[in-house]
Amino acid sequence: MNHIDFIASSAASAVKALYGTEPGPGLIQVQPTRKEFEGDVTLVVFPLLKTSRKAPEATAQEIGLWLKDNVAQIESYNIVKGFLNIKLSGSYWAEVLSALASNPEYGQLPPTGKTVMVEFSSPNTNKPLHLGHIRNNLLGWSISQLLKACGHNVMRVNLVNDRGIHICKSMLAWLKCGNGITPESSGMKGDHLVGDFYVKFNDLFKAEVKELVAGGMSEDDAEKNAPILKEAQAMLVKWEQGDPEVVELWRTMNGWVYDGFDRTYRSLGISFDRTYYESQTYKGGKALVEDGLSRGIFFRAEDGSVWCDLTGDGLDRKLLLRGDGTSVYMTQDLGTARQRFEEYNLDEMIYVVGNEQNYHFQVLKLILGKLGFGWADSIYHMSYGMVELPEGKMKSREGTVVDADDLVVKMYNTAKETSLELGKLDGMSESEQDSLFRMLSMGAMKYFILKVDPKKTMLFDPKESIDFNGNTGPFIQYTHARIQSILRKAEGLEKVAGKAELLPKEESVIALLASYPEKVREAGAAHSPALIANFAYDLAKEFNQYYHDTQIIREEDAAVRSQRLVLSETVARTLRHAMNILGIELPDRM
RNA sequence: GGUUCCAUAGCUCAACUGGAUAGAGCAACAGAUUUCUAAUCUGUAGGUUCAGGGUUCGAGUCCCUGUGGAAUCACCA
Repeated sequence: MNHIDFIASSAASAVKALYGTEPGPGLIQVQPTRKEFEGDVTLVVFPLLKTSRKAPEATAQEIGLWLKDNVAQIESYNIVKGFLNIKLSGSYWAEVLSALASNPEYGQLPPTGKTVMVEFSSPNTNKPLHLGHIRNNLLGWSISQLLKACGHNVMRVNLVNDRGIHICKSMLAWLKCGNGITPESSGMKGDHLVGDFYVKFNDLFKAEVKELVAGGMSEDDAEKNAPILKEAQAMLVKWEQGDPEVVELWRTMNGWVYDGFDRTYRSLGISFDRTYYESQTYKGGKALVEDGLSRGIFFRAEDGSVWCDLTGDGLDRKLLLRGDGTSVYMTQDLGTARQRFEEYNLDEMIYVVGNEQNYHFQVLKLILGKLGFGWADSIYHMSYGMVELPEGKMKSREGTVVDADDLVVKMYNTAKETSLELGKLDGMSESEQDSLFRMLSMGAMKYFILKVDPKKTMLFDPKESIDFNGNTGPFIQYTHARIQSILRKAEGLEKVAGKAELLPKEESVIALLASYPEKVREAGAAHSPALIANFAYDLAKEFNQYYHDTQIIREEDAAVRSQRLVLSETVARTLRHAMNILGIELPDRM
């Protein structure tokens, strides 16, 4: 039990003893005391006035007095308006510190037995990954780390969109002007190579449209009838028929892309437990729709297409099967959702997908609910906002798309430059330096993106993202490196808490540490890694202030020094745990 | 037009789910280094929380109305 819960339950006892009634849920409101006031924990008494039938100050006074008399760990209290500020004793905090320090898994919540699947990344195989995918990947990775910390079994999955007209476009352009080029022959990363042919297709397409328009065709008609587009569509039909040549080319080029993606994933430090491919799942879901049709949940239009009427829910009608009987995106998702819930007996299914698909997931849940699946409510769309640049949205036409691999390299170079400038890496080998620069650059980038509330549109300013001072990943990494440096020098010294008095600043650091498991639970419930990022920053900042004007190793009193070492070590361990949730590693030196 | 989301310091973001005098970082200015790592710390300045109403002991947070912005409403995925 942390200090907040401890005071809450003590306050509940006080109310019962003083007023004879058990306080109802929500009436005991306890929060950390704000810095301006004296105390550790604050009880808000306003909700209790109906029970006490007294003025706020008088109620606070009575409860404060009772607590001081009956709870040994409470040292003093003061009252400001309707707020009862309670100060816990130094020995209480010392005990808390000892307990935290002795738990190597601190921050890991007990197993819940629940299984959660997180789907994220889900790229198309016609373009390399860009900044938007990075936000997706980082969110997906960190939400799954977070849920693991909450005690759930977590399964990370990727659903690769490996089929469709866009893939055929790249293939066609490669056939027309690739001259047999491969990643090996060109030295290019496969996803970039294929992406270039996708761009090439669009160039050829535009040229044809222009020519047709010049010949007197309307722009709309020209865009629909450009020969190269017709060719791509014909290729898609061949692919669906299993034409050996087309399928072979498709396999080869997708293989190039997967190699490229793997490298990007590795540089971001993410991986999956299972990868699904749309080419294998896109036909699923039809049976589900047929079933709904026979039960009168869906209806068939005159042309044979199947729909779900959602006008009663304030939405539109949604197509589920085309007139020719083929399925659409929604059909597939209905099918895969059911397959996954049944195969893995999921308690929750999280889709990390951009907010441009809010409507899709709203409809998905509604339809599954109409089909009678109780687990429809266990679907959570982790919807995140776009990443914009200082000059506005990323536009591929204007060439402002920030490529994931380029960004990773740029961040690495900046980390390297900054580190070498500071010149603290004497005696570090090349490979150690390399891994440090990776840690720092990815730490900066990941923290920059993850500290923002997922659902908000965020601005990515390249200049600001490479700033390593202030509220940044490297700030937290630096705090850790300094602690590790102390601990190295303290090797052989005793580390025990509870044998010495604590400074006020030490108590507030311990209070922060003590609130960590609750923060993990809260962040998990809110599906928000940003809460963990903010916690880590607060803890690092609090420790830095403490570190600045307190001696640790140089402290002469052995009991005090020993306790400070325990505190430092526990802060370092908690920072590692929190940052690991974000997918950020902390160096021992920097 | 329907649905959903967003709006807080010059800029980027917080605010414990309704609590005290709305906090950090960046940028600006003034300081701290014979030091356990200055990628740090201290201070100054910066606000009608988009506007107006409502709910109550109490609203950045909840409910209306409006303004501004974003996404979406395909026989694309």
